[in-house]
Amino acid sequence: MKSTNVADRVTAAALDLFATQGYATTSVQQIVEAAGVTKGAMYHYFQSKDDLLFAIYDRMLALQKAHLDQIVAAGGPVEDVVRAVCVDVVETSIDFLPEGTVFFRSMHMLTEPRLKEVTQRRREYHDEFAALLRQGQDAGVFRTDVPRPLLVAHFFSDVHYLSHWYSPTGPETKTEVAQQLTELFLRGIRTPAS
Amino acid sequence: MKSTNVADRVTAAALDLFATQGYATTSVQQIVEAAGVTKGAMYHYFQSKDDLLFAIYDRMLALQKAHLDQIVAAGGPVEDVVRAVCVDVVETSIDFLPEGTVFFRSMHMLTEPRLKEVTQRRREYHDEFAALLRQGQDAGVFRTDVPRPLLVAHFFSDVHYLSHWYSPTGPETKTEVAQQLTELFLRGIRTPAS
DNA sequence: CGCACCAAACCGACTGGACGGTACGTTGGA
DNA sequence: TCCAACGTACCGTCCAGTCGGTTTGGTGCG
Repeated sequence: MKSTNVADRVTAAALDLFATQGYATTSVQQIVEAAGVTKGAMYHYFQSKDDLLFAIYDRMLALQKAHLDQIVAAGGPVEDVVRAVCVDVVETSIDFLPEGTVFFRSMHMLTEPRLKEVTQRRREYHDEFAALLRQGQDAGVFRTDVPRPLLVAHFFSDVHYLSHWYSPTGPETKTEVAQQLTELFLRGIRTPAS
Repeated sequence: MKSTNVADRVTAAALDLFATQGYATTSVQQIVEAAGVTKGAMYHYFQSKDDLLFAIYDRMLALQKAHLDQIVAAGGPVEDVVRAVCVDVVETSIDFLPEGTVFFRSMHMLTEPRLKEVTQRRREYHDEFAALLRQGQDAGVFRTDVPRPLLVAHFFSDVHYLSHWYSPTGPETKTEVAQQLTELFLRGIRTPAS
């Protein structure tokens, strides 16, 4: 249907502009012009500018959660699962680099109830990852002399930072970066070799 | 002198508000009210709202550069130097957590010439760090099978991410976090034990 | 098939308020 | 008397959101 097309084009334009200019410095007028629609059409599908921002977060969070759940459900040796999760998160983050830029840069622009929701869903995601690390610790493959939240932060920092340095046109491919970052992380958190 | 006091109070208030609310959503009126001065007084010391933001960056960059140069100048075995640099960067970043928040969140709000300057000075800083890693690689203590820019990004990601999770009132002390993150990083980048 | 009807989709000029910056006046110390 | 250090009232601009109106596409009816 064509009606959805309008909403999609607006969302895409908003993502692009938010990523390059920032949320606050992007006017609704700019978005609708870039999307080739009118303000009236946009406000027919979205209640506010904030809606556009939240849509980006919602999509990103849902996607990450789905990926994580799927990999965890597949099972296997804990280190393999963690490795698969890390590689996937990095690759997905590279696939959605603009979303990542907006995600971390403009989170504080969300209105209160939505900010709470995003924070909550992100915490759940981190907790699920932390549970994996815990399994690894229980199995004796991951070190226990460093607080687990710090290990979690140590990994997600890499994911977070991707949008600050990675370029698809750069020398490294998505897969290479994912595997290299994952390996750096795993090497850091494994129990010292006996 | 009292005149400097006004500028200082404005800077402090701006930093606080920028860190908690973001640059774009903080009005000059809010800043001067929080600082207990008037708009006229503020515009006597600063040319624009942008000046306030840049002052934060300038201070931060100068401080980091000074620390780095000092540690490098002290010399020593390359791994010890890198370790000292990493620990110091993390500790300093924790000391200046609000600055860090503003730094990464609002960099894109700087006007063009200043954004260029900040980017430039940051690049110099990264290059100096990369040179240290290179020394370590030449000395055979750091791995060479991963692109150096990725190693640099891997470290600075942790620094960057601090303002997203670290709380001074949390369980971990500044020094602990600095040493633990540094060790995770070093363990990742060292040449595999023979 | 054609016509009447309606709801959803869409248009775009307009509003009301906020905000960065300025113009100009005032003060107080040297 | 002069100048730096302020204070205050105001201006021009911009922008999110609105609202009355128009178009369009589908549906039931004669």
